[in-house]
Amino acid sequence: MDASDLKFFAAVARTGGMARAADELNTVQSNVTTRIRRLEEDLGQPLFDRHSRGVTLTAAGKRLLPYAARISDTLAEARRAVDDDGRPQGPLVIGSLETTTALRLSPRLAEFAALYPSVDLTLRTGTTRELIEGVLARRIEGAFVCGPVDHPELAETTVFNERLCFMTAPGVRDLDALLGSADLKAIVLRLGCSYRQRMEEILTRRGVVGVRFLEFGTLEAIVACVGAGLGITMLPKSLIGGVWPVGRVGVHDLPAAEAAVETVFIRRRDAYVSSALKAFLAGVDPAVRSAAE
Amino acid sequence: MDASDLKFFAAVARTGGMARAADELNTVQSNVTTRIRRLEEDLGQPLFDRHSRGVTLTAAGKRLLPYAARISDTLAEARRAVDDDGRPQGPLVIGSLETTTALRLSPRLAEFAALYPSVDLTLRTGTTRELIEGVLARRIEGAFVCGPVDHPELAETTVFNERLCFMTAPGVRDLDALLGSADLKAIVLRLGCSYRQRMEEILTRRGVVGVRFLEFGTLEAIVACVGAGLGITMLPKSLIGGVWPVGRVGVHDLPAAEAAVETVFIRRRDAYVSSALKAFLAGVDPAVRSAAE
DNA sequence: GGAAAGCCATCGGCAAACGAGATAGGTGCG
DNA sequence: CGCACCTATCTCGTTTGCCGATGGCTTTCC
Repeated sequence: MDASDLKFFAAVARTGGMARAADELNTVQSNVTTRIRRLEEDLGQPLFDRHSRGVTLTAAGKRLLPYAARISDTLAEARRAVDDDGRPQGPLVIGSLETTTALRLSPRLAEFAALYPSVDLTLRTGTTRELIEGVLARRIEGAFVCGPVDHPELAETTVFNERLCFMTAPGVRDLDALLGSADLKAIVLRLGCSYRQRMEEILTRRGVVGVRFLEFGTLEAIVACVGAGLGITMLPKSLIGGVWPVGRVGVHDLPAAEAAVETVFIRRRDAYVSSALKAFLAGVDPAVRSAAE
Repeated sequence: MDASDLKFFAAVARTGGMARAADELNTVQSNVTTRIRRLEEDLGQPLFDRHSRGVTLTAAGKRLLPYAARISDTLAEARRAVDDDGRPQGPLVIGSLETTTALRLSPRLAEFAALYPSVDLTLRTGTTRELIEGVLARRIEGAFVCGPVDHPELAETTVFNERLCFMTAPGVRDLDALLGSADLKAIVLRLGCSYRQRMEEILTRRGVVGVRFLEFGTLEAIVACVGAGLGITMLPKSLIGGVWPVGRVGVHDLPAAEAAVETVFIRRRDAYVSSALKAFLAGVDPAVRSAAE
């Protein structure tokens, strides 16, 4: 049993046929058949049931499949580890929440790019759920998400603590009156966003129900419309005064218990931490270095 | 880069020489040289420094080495997973503390062996520290140890809660007087045992210092000598009445906080849980099944 | 200083494995 | 029944891998 055998095996399992797998592997069908047969002989039992429309996994094949993926992942990771000579370089794919990007990351991105020109940084934004999935599937090396996550395959470190607040049009004094108005609109970044769920909970707790949610794709659009009085939103308070000037929107604090959100950095427990990632985390905040250990 | 290349690589790294590795791999030296050179070409950088006494790993080689072990482990595990058709069979190596064996396991061993005759069960006893190391090194599939362990690579489940007590010669009424005696001897199973540390703490807290520790290798020897008045020991209370008859030694309870010890079952988070292991855990205590999930 | 031992790199011969193409056999569909 | 689609098997070059022998290098021990 060798890694290349498992690559053949995985391709057959995925495509459901020897011929299709051969196509995908850029070889011919007879070749695939032979390798699979050899693998089956080696393991002492059939991995596929053959039938007229292709093949399907046997019970033994199903047990083997996850290992095929693991071996292939580990080999790729080994190659990256060897290539990584301690000087940050190569591709680095990081995930982040939109708000974290605006608040914590974007101010430092230029700096990082200038400092490590040989790193090809990709920053993916998405919801906490999407990012977790991406890290688990090894599509992204790590991500800043809304914590706590508490997943056995993920290592997580708290890196930022934010305080959420309601934002309204400037000059609004009586938040409760606004919340009580019949046609209150809440503007959120994405409907699946974790802040949106939090917002709904908080509103419900104050007896505000049936709020209409609008979904704007960018923070800029949200703050512009909130400032213009279209509706309210809930975002980290430190966006005001940092990224956005004071006075653009009205700020209404929440009780500490409701306001607190922690941003954690997650990565696969079993994955290699590249030098590029280490450097990135160190650059974001010197106190965050522990996330790379 | 293939799994067999990495096997060659690991052998060379371990033996420190191509010729020695060839010997170990049952092949010739020229072969090893070629494979290593090919691997280096594939990875684009040298993995070994050559010198007159053999070879040593370069920095890149050091980075690769852990992956070689991981690949080989994963392949072996895959084979086991494929062979494991759900009916418990094959080798099963379990670790356990001596006391846990006596108290919880030994009564069920015969039953398990009769129920699953095709499982080759090996039970290794040792200290918590030794067993943890064994699990991490994959020498044993899982182990019952003194918890909590709290290691990122290990999954742990509390399976038993024991209460420790002092044991003395039968008929001893005044434990404090005994503890105050000048030539008090404490008998422990092994000096590295976790109960021994606990015992020392408890004695210190009561102002008893400078106790001589004797190390007897078996529980039987300990209980015999304690019963004869040679010294005291500290063991799970439920040994009395279960494994040993009441009256063989004197029992002196401890306060609940000091007495409580939990026995946890640990296994590698990333390792395959064989059907044999599942069956074993289910047989030990139906409530323990969660440890296998 | 010179012989010997230990080590790695390289080369040529040979066998096994591999990849490609062709063919046969089986099944479902119109 | 013919066609489309699938897998199994066979043959034939080519490639790869393994082996044994040889040579160059360094260290060690007369």
